[in-house]
Amino acid sequence: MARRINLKNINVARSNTIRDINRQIILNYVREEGPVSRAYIARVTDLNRSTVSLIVDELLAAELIEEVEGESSGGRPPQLLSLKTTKAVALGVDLGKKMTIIGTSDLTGKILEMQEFSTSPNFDKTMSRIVETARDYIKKSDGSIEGIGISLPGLVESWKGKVVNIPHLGWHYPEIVETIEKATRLPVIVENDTNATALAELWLGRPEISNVRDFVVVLIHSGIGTGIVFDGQIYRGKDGVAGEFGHMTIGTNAPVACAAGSYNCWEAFASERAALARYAKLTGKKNGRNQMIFEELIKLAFTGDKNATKALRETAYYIGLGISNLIQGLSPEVTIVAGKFVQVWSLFADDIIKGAESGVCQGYPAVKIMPSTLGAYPTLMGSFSLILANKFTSLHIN
Amino acid sequence: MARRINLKNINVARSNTIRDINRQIILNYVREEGPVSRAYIARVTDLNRSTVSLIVDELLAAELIEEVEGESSGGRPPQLLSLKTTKAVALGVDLGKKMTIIGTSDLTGKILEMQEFSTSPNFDKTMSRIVETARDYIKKSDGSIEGIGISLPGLVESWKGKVVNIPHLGWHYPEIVETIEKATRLPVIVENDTNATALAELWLGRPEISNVRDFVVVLIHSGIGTGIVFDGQIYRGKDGVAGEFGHMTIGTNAPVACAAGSYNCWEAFASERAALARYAKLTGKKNGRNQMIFEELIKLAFTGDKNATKALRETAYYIGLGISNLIQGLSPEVTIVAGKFVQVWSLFADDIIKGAESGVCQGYPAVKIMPSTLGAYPTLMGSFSLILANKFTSLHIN
DNA sequence: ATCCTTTATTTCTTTTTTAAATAATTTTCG
DNA sequence: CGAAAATTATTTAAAAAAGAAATAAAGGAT
Repeated sequence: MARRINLKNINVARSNTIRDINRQIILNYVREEGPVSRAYIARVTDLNRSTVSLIVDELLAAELIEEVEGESSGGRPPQLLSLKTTKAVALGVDLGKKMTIIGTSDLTGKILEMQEFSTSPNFDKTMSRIVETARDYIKKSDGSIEGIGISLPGLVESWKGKVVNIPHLGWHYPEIVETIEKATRLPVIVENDTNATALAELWLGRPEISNVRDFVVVLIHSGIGTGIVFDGQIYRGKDGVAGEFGHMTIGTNAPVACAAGSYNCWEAFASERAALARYAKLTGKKNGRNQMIFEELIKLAFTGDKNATKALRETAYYIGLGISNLIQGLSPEVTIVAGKFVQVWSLFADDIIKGAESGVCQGYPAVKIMPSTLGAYPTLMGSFSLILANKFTSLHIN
Repeated sequence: MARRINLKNINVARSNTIRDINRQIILNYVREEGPVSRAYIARVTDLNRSTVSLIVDELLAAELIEEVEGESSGGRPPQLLSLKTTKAVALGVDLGKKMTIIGTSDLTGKILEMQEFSTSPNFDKTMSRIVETARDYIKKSDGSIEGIGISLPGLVESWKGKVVNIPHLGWHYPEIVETIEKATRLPVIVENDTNATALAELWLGRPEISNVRDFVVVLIHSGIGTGIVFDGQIYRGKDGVAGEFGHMTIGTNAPVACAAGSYNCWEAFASERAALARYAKLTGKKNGRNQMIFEELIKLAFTGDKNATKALRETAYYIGLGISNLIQGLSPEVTIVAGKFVQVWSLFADDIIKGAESGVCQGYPAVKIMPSTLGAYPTLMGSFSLILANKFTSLHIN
């Protein structure tokens, strides 16, 4: 219902506002339902056919969409319209704790090219590597890349373009945006990795998710991050701190300590580190546990290794238990699990559901949990969506 | 940032859309900053003075605003504009577990008239009493009342105009909206009491709250309800079930059972019933505890009664502890406490803060808790705001 | 071969903002 | 004390965009 408008942020409608709104709506119809004809758009929007034609001409001139031949259904054959997919428009950087991935995508979020390298804790080294790779792609793209999206595991004031800190790398107020903007002369948008993943699910996920307005993304990695989407928009809260549900208390005597040192937090029970710690305990390898990485645990589980299966099964249960708390408080239409854990979804989905249902008190809301629909690089997709979402929501052309 | 638009709900911009948007903006400037002159509005909105004059004429003709004489500041004296406050526009019903309050308000949410009677569990009896009183007010108002807002303690699908149930009265799918709409021939909007209170804080609260976009309302009564406002809008979640944080687990061995029978829920620790149970235990009156009502406990606390003070102090601590969970997960700009407990705010505010700070793990987000700014009838104000908010957000006139 | 359907464009009208000129009324300053 | 400057509001004519209707294009149905 009624949304209270913010008089400080809002702009009055000018004579071009009508056109801006309708252009945005038509572009989004092409994006979501394309390929479609002008006549179809006029029918569903109830805009005049002449208006649709004029706006389509603008979008064609701006090279956002392109024409394809269509089949006649008993009349003049339509010229179908779809998003222009031939050129790279977004450059994405997935700055991870261990690996950094850089790639380009077209307007639809399809990955065109990508490469990765290990992240160095040395800020200058990592920056120059990113800048170098970005420049290569920008040169190759021949001016079609319009911006750079960066997702990273840390606290971000994205509306200011400021990174506050990246605990794992020990970077406090690193000038990432400034450095890359200066070196590439392109606009840069940063976002927390979990929020970026949520944004990617919203804009680039399969229809059953991107048509949902309210959902929660739970990103399982060495910690746990939560991204909340309310009414088709990322929820950040004051100072961008919202979504620290990873630190909520769900029990005692967790297998590892969370980042803040507590043995009661959700992430101490249900992160990759928790699973690895459980496996180490089961096999008695107390000292060598740092040497194993999560990918190896996954492989072992697929070979039927009993200890690996048990460690992951227990972790899955706690993932679900934490999700039950989110479901009770926020009643999301769906909860999405992302991260490497998705690779073992077929083995442990039931355990996650079981954990979630055991935690829901009154029987409602219903539990609906799905794995991420984004494939192998959700966080990179997130960095693309930072740029792409802008194209589809900013009202004016250029 | 980017909000993904919902193609199913959105309407394209017509030639009258510009006018609709600008009319809404101007009306909201008058509401929030009035009395103001046409020239001032033109300056701050950057609309042309002639445009502002035309729109103001429309608003005057619709009797939404009125002119007042202004002081000259070195030129032609301005004709100041403010909301028309002479006539009743909204009829509000606060259907409570024990008492029902009906009243009328002007455009600013000021209570003009009101009366109350005890709520009967007999549906027909309560309905006919409400209808009778409403008809009186409607007749007296001479056609100026434009709608009826109803707030009630139960599960509501407000976007459908359906009440699902009111557990305390044992009403399942009561046809409240249908009955009252048919009897009065006015549009009726229902909402859950907590959400209505949140809406009232947003639209009718003091500026320090109504200018905040993200906040949480905690309504303490015989249970605990939570209302979430996100980006100036009530958040409902799937099926309107969001905000059942009252049932989150925060400990064991609560003094009473919650509505679902659990002794672990927040509302079992921090509701009015919890405070009364603590007092009963302290005074040893195990059997007679039902005879005391919360107002009496408040009175005793103000006379300095030790047991009453102790019972309320402990309850206050647990109110704060539960709020700490909300703060960590949602990072609201402010958390507002409403309900009768606000009457003892001066005595126990520190205990609430103490409870909240003890629960916040990492030191952020900062704890900011305030009592409701709505005075004695927050829920009734909520029912007014259901109608008023519509006037200020619906784009078209009549 | 003709008519009908579907798609797209062109032309002209209506709505609404905007710019510029005009009018009204009061303070300021010489 | 009176003219100039300042502030507020209205009137008139213009530019931008949607909408309605006519026109054009191209294929299928009979």
